Amino acid sequence: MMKPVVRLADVARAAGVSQGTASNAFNRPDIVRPELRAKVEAAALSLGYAGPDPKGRLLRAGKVHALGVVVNNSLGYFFNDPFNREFMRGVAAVCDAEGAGLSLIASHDQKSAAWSIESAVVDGFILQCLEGGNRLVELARKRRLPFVAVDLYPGTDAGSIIVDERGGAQAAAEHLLGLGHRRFAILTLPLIDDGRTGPVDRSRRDATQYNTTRERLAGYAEALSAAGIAIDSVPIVESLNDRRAEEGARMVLDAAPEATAILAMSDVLALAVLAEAVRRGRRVPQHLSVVGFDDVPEAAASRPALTTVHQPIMEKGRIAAGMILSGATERVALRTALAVRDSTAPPPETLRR
Amino acid sequence: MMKPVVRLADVARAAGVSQGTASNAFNRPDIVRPELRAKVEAAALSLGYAGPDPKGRLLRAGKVHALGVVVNNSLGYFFNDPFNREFMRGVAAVCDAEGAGLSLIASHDQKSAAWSIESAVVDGFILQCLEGGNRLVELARKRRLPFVAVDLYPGTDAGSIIVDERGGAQAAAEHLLGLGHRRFAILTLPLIDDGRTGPVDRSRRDATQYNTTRERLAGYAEALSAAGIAIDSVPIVESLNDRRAEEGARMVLDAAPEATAILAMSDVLALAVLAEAVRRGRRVPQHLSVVGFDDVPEAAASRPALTTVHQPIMEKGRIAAGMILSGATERVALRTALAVRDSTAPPPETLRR
DNA sequence: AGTACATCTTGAAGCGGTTCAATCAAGAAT
DNA sequence: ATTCTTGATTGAACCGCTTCAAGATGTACT
Repeated sequence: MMKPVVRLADVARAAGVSQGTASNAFNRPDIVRPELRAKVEAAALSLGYAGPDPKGRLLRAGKVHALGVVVNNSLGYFFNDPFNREFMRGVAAVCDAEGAGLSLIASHDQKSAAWSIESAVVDGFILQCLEGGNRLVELARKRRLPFVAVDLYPGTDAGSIIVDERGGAQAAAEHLLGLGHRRFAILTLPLIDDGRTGPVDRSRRDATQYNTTRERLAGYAEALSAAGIAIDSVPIVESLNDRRAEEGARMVLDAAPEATAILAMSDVLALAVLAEAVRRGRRVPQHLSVVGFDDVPEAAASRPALTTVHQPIMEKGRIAAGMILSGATERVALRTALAVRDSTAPPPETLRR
Repeated sequence: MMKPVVRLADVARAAGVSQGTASNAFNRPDIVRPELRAKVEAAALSLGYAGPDPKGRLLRAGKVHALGVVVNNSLGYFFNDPFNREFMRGVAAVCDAEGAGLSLIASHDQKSAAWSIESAVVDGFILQCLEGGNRLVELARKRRLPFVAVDLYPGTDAGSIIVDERGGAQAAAEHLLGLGHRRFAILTLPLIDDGRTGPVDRSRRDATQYNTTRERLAGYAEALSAAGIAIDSVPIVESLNDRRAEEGARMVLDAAPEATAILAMSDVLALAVLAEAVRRGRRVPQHLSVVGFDDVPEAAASRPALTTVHQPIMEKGRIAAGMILSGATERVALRTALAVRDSTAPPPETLRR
């Protein structure tokens, strides 16, 4: 027994109407005489017709009414990161509102990424988390669909959403300087996509291939050097931004035991430092100040509440999705702002200067 | 200047070959003479052809090679729930491995859900988090695509994955009874989809429309009544399972101040109870025992580590995705197992019996 | 009765590809 | 020199649906 897939044409025939009318019966029921419509519906029912197949509609309509989010981590990691979650909330909000679909396109290995991007049935892409020279941008561009890059400026033919990373980082460092800190350590996001972690030397620092990391580092460096502290004298430790942030926290506290302030390049890292500090019996902010970056929801909820650089994460998602669905490709720049909470305070008297 | 969309036919014409050959040049490069292939590629390049459009391919191929996950919360909430994240990791792992796409279908309001399900371009659906009589199952069924329901048995024409909820709940209660507890309170997931929270009376308890909730409650009740404790004598408090779990935790501790053990119907709820207990200065497990349900990653990481009912969340995702992609529609039942950790202990001497 | 106007319905042309049977050219075998 | 193979290319038929110009049917008005 074969599976006899029922098509619109079959229904039309069974109902004794033309295919055009049958189509209308489903899509614009109001313009077809009730009597005929009933016949069509009856035929559909008795044949077990599943309704117009989107595949056919799609081809005809041109528009898919769906967007793809390309994530370069595996999806598991992607959703463990609160930043991504928040971002996706923004994207999802727009999709919901517009009734648009949402496809996730994982790209952990380059080959599958290519295939996925080439064959995704979407109206456009949002590219998240990209290294500087990533081929994903090339692939997306080749597809000739609108795409927007987040935290990266891929050129004038695409949309992009960036925030003032440098200014935010600067503000974070200035805040700590203003409190009187002079002994810093930096816990940085990956500089290079080779999985290495730990202390960073100058050559590696200069080789950063991630836009976000580079800018934030530059912001820290500017503020510190304006206060007479050379970035080369500051211990910098590189860490992954998932569960393994714990390890990064341990390493940075080991590498700079005398630091009174930690500049963490993400809230995930900062929260890990907070946890590690507790483990070591160093009180925050009395013994140690910590400032994060991003202002994910968890930052305000932690104890102590995390001082961090706020950026409009969900807003970014909303804007990105909006751009794709509207077909626009502008370049949007957003501000960051320091959110001072309870994880920062002046350094202990004895350690000042 | 119109946008002259380049089609395969245009490329073929420009290259002076048939459309069939042009198609092969892209999809089966090996069977076309290198010389011709080069011509096609050159033509494509100069015309700015984006490569075969998946929309066309789709129609021809029949298979979409993508699956849809229908979530009934808004996506924002969906991904805030660690259970869903874990589940999606399983789904994503399979999609990655098979090179299949993954579409998210939000269904927060019934009308948009209908439209989304009817017009999603996928090979099948995974239905998550469904109330008993939900129309989503009907919609999915109507679409005549394979679908699998998670934590629900929708009938023999569809796949389903269920776990031994009742047995797990029973084990949780028995564990506490075995430790000597006699004064319980239950913090339950929603019983009815009306947003109400707080103390639950008997009639509401019997009206549960959620399969999972019903089963777990039944498991608790069985174990307790076997020990001579009537379920009607146990305070039951209903709570939402997102951020508002905090409120539920407060309510249950208020409603049953003398309870020595809390049966929480999810880890999210249990973790909220842990946090609230800290706030009230009640030590866990010395003063209060708490057992959760699900065993999300956070459960093992909390302090104290949460005693909970383990269920193979990621595995469920993997199986669900596998079933869709392979077109199977079996019924899979999985086991639960109690994971005893540090949030449970015998009740304080003074309060025993 | 004749004309004008609505209201439906029909038939056919795509939408952008893939595939398959048939054709063709060229070298191998007889 | 003729027949067989083999391998590459072509042409046309779909895939399932929407849309649109043109035709048909019926109603209202003069």
